[in-house]
Amino acid sequence: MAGWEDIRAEVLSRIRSKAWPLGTLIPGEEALAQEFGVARATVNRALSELARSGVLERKRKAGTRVAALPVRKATLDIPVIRAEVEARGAVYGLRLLRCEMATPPLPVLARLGQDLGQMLHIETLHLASGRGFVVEDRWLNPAILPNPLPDFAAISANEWLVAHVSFASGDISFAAEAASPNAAAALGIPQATAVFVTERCTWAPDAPITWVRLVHAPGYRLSTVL
Amino acid sequence: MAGWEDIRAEVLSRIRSKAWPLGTLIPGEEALAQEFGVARATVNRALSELARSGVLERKRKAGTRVAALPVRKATLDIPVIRAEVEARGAVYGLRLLRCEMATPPLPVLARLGQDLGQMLHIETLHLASGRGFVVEDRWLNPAILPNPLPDFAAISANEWLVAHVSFASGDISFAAEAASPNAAAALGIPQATAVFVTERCTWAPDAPITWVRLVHAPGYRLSTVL
DNA sequence: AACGCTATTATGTCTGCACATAAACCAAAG
DNA sequence: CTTTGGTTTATGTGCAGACATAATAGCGTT
Repeated sequence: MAGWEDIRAEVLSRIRSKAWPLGTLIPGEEALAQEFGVARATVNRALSELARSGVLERKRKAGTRVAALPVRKATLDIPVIRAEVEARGAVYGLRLLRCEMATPPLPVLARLGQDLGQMLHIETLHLASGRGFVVEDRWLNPAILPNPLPDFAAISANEWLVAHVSFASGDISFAAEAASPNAAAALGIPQATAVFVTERCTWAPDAPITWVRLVHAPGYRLSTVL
Repeated sequence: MAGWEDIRAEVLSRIRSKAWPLGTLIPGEEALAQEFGVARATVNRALSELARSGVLERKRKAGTRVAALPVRKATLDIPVIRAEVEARGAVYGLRLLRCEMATPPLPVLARLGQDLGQMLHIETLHLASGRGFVVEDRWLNPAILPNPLPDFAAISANEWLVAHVSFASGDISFAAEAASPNAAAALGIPQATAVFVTERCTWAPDAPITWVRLVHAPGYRLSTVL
């Protein structure tokens, strides 16, 4: 009867009811297993999930305690842009604005952490039912690209990468900015409109793969459940 | 020697090397367990993790297949504002701008999904080393509040809530907007500056708890690793 | 051909046991 | 008094076996 989800629920309710106040050290897995009449592994599963979601903090030997300052953890889905457009019931389209070898600007080099010389610079406008949806400004490490180059006018760099290149690590960040003249023109919006910007940087185990900056059309929202 | 992380790594590398192309049905847990010389539970752990991170799609009986359109999943930490300020090495401060019962505007009612009549309206300016960091505009369900009210000039509503109120579900969304006159004045920035806005809505099992809107000072970035 | 039942099968989870590992604690040595 | 090193202990992970569950596929009936 008692699955790990039941255990998780019970533990959560004890925390919320203040039976185990914030910062408390809670009983060990062995004790809880006995109390609930399940195996230790089951308790472990439940507590691990709660730790993953930020409600508990666990350390070997130290035991498990209720997080003093609960840090909510939200999971964001980062879909391929085409999927995002189609999920809104719009027709996807793309227009390749630029595709050439060039020397990356300093901020890009700084984020990549090393100078690879010339890189492939691609600018793509993604369309949702004919209207500008997002401008993708991307710098690619040429070493990872095949020869001949994929046809980035037919498949976006975004999508080609997720399908053909693995990455080991990366980071992503979001910010609000005033639209640059360049991006504003591409999206057909007034200059300096407030736009939502996503920046992403990914590395293969050894070398950088790509740096990309997505300027979303006004009204874009990134949302998720808690 | 072969832990579940090794299995995960091996499976990942097979996917990336195209030994198992996108959309492929991969061998069952039993088969993989035998191949790697580990227990099925170990394979299960590895595959479950990969499914959680969006690389695999699993269905009972149907088997496990490589996700056709990999959806990266990133986890965001949503800390209490004070922790966020202090993590930047700044001194936290807050100023209570407003705290009164009032009728919520229509957009708020729409998000809450029901009309509770008057709600507690709190506006707080959070400071980082004396400078405006974020403006919090919050509507609270009065039913969940104790009597007398907590001193929201000493502890922010944000922090009081995470410590005293449990919530069952919620959602959060991020957007870029032009700063409203109100928010711009509080933060001391020019009107219509592009600002990063967080909107959050949380519910107890039965009733809404709060709706909140955070207007961050320019330059704010939300970031995480992939 | 359409429908519904059943058998099959892959994943999901639990148990009970074991060993690994990290970290706190304590005691002895410098 | 400080440092070093072993001991203890809670969590992390592994294994083998079992049952639960869901969804497909095939069968038979209408």
